[in-house]
Amino acid sequence: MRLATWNVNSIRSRADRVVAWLQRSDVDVVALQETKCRDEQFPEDRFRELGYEVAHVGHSQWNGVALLSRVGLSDVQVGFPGMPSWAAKEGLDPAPEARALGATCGGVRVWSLYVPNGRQLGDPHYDYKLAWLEALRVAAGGWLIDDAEAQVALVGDWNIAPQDDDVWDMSVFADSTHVTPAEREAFRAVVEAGYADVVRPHTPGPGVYTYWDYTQLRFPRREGMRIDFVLGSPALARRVSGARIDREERKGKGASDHAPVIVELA
DNA sequence: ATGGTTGAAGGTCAA
Repeated sequence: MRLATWNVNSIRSRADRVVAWLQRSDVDVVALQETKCRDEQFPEDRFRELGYEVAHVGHSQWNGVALLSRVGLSDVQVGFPGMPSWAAKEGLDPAPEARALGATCGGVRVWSLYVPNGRQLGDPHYDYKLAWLEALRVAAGGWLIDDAEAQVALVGDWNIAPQDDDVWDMSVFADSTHVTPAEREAFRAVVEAGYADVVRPHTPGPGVYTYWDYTQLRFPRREGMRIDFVLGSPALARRVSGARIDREERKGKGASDHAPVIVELA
């Protein structure tokens, strides 16, 4: 089984490219992030035509996560238990954001995750990011306490560069999010809860990234960040026979700023 | 020039 994750940065502007990518990549399951549309706007027919079942959650032009699967798609769950909401204003009902979608695909519990960006240090969104990650650790850790042999994949855009090697130049990130000790600790806590980065052993660095900013000629200059991850439970990690980052897909006109990440399961 | 690009409910915000 071939499993992928990809922050597409708008599914409507990228649909042709995603279709073409699916046709040449032969993936069974793909988790998408930043679909940037409401459910009724999601071009699901494009993917059903290719044999994929589709689940999506999106409330607005922001966020939005989806799962496409041609090996079954059942028990769809919007958000994980305890997922924090973004409270736009104190006293108002907090708005649940479209950042997590779970489903069972080919026997694997797959979660498409779009971790909050955090914006700037000191911004309320930074605290929200840390709280969101801690809640994810509690929920996902609990799944393995319930069943140590569960096959779980936590995949998506984590908006964290866990190691210095995961950005092209640490000096550029002084006073920036994505690399702070607190964010790295939050990521490490998920790993310690039993979820391993199953891609890195197959794509060693340095200089290996999944995201390149559109500005500053970051991609041709090879100035990127490794922020998209497939974290696997022990039972899932044992099945991983290979992984790659599809850097080719970042090339050319109309590319997302993120590359797809693909894992091969035996 | 404190910039650069992209996408969306765009005439601004988020990434």
